[in-house]
Amino acid sequence: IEENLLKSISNDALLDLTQRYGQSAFGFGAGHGAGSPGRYPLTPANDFLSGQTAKSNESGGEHTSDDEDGFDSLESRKRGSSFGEDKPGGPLAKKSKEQRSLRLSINARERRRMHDLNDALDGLRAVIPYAHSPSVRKLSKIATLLLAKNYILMQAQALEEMRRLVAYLNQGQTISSPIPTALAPFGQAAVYPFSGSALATCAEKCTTYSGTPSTLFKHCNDKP
DNA sequence: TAGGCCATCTGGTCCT
DNA sequence: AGGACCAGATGGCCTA
Repeated sequence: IEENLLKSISNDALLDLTQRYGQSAFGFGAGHGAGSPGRYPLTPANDFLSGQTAKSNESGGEHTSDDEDGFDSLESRKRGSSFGEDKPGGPLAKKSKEQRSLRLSINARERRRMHDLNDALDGLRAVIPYAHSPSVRKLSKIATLLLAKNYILMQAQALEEMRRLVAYLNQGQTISSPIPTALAPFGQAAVYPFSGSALATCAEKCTTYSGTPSTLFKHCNDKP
């Protein structure tokens, strides 16, 4: 797990989640661009999953019944619940045929709505970084939402730091002032390797930070 | 077996 | 009026 993200998770929640999802469950791996380890410190969202059960299970089978009528409800048939649409003595038994029909239509709509909601959650799971693997349990709904929130906060923070960095580089090489206070806590040497050298060119800095040409650094007009 | 998570049903409320 | 949304209730499945 990325150390930074680990630190952003409360100890209890982390213990719980790592037990359930494995050590790689929250690795912000390649492709997610959250920055290199150590560069981006803890997200402000230190409350990630704290105070929440954040348990995962999602072990239930897929309920795929989209049937218009409620009688084909897989769930209903499986459990034969007391609701028992259209069961003798059930809530619908003493209603008129029209009322029953209406109720079943409403039930079907509600089912569709919930399925849409679950599809959206699946879409969310697909884009947030955790170990996607058949051997790893799917994130629970609450864990999905909380992780997504934390991920967004981390991305926002990374973007903000990148903006500060670009602004800093834009100020030129003559700067002798201390590094921006917002970045100071992260360690001057690690974040600003050129801070002690006015000789470093902008291009040098850009190469160091970007590796490859990037639109983030296209401001640089220095010639090597 | 208890607890967590889930799908579904249901009635109420709000919106168009 | 009909549909969307919501929250409570209920019971099934799974895991520790």
